[in-house]
Amino acid sequence: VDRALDAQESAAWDGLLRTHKFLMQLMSQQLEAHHGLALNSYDVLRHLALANDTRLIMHQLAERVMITRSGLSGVVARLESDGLIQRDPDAVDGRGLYAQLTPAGWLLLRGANATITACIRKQFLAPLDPDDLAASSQVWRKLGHSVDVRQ
Amino acid sequence: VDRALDAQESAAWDGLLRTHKFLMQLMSQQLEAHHGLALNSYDVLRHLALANDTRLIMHQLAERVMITRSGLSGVVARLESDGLIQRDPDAVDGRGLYAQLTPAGWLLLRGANATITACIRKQFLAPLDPDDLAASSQVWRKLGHSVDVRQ
DNA sequence: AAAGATTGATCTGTCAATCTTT
DNA sequence: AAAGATTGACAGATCAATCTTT
Repeated sequence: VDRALDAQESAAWDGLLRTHKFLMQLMSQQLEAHHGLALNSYDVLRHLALANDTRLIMHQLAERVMITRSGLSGVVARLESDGLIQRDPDAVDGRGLYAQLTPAGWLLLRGANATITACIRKQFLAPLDPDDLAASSQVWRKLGHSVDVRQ
Repeated sequence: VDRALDAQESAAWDGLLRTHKFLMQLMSQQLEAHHGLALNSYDVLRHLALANDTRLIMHQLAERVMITRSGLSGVVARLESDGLIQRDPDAVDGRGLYAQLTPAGWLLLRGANATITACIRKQFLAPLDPDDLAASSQVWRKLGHSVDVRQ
């Protein structure tokens, strides 16, 4: 079926696009201004901190951040030269490289988390009531793009 | 308040991020493969087609597509050299430039719309029931980032 | 050969500075 | 001076090709 979207459908879809773009731009600006950190770099630090071991093989990290492996190589190289991340070869499989936060990385992430959390609360969560949140979660669950957390 | 997000809050937020990224990547690939068109270029064509006059001053167009004016200059220049858009000076205010679709632009947009609509229906609308759609729309409305349609 | 990771080429966007018209 | 638009330098991402280890 390829007939045009009706008003309801269009609203549901367009809202996703606009809300996402607005919030990403705002967060980007705030992260850059307060911490000198790009949004995707923040996401890399965040996923490392959330990982079981607080470390991840590069391609696992790429999958969670949802950028390509080669893209991640560049991001991590910059973060490493900034002293926020270190890379160590996998002792078991010599092809793999573990990325993990340095102490400086943990420190910066703490501050960045505060900035981002405040932003999410103010711009996204505050206007919504618990029913809205539950409905949203249900929608995302039905769409089924949640990350696979197995390691 | 800057305490960490709870599970419900986190699910509502993270789902937005993941769903958006997944769908954007899919649409990007399909548009590129079937029509040789980048996603943001498609969005430019689409907003021109939707505009009252089927034409817009550059900065109005930039606002709707949600990219910077300078970014838009590049996109439109490429689209113009591809023969999909033409730019004409505003007869009233010589500073302004109207962008509008060429016949080739209309034709390409028709095909691209079919691709994108099919993608939205299959990946986004199909798994959701009318209540989900209504709830989503309500969420976006409360967040209030909808475009200002006044011309 | 296959898998992990990186590099180089290219594309697309932002930012700061500039040009033109009002 | 202010507003509209563009340009040039640069940041960040993808893709194809390459290098290393298994």
